[in-house]
Amino acid sequence: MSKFAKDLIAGMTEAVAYAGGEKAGAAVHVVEVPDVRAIRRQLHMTQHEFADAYRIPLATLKNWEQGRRAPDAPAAAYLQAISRKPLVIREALQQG
Amino acid sequence: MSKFAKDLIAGMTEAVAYAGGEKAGAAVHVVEVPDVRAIRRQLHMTQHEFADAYRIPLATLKNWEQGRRAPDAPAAAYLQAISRKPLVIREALQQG
DNA sequence: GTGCATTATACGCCAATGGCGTCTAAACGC
DNA sequence: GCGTTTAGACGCCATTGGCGTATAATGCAC
Repeated sequence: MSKFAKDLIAGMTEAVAYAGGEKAGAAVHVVEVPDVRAIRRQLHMTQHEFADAYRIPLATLKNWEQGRRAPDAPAAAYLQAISRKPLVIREALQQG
Repeated sequence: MSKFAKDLIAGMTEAVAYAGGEKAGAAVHVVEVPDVRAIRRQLHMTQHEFADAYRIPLATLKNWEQGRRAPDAPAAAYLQAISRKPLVIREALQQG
């Protein structure tokens, strides 16, 4: 079975338990996969510009946008931070 | 040969060329691997707290701090952003 | 001191990812 | 038309992340 399938089952199991009132240990953590392309286009940047600005390898960014690969948890968090505070993060990366 | 070994050799080769005065093309690009533990301790957080706050899997954080794995480029950028703007990024992740 | 929980190190295993390459195809200006 | 830029698609493979277990420290109560 694929990991994705296992995650789905785990998530559903938790959701069912939650709906059933078994709150104990039923932390439903849906890992939001951000829409990388939407974030990038909001900033009016090409893939190349975006990749350079936030130090994401261009090939990796392409894979994410094409759906061939999914950003892992910290990358997803990073992207969410970028979408919310693009300027602050660019500044943080640019200095030293 | 491991990638790490190759990187070491490449970096040393560049450093030697630089020290020898061959500046042309000898852009010494040491991919700054941030000191994850130092960043975390500056914020007075345990591995668990830090991992939860910034959505880094605990096992991954442990591997980084132990030197068994190195954060990839976007993860390194993310960590640098965290070290410079910890509060802003936590807020960006907490909403939605 | 003893016991216990928390925190952290260390390492094995394996699917999934990132990095790199090539090829194709739109979109744009010339 | 033609060339450049941008982006989609896919193969290959070393490296990573995720998960588990075992082992030390550390801290704190009793």
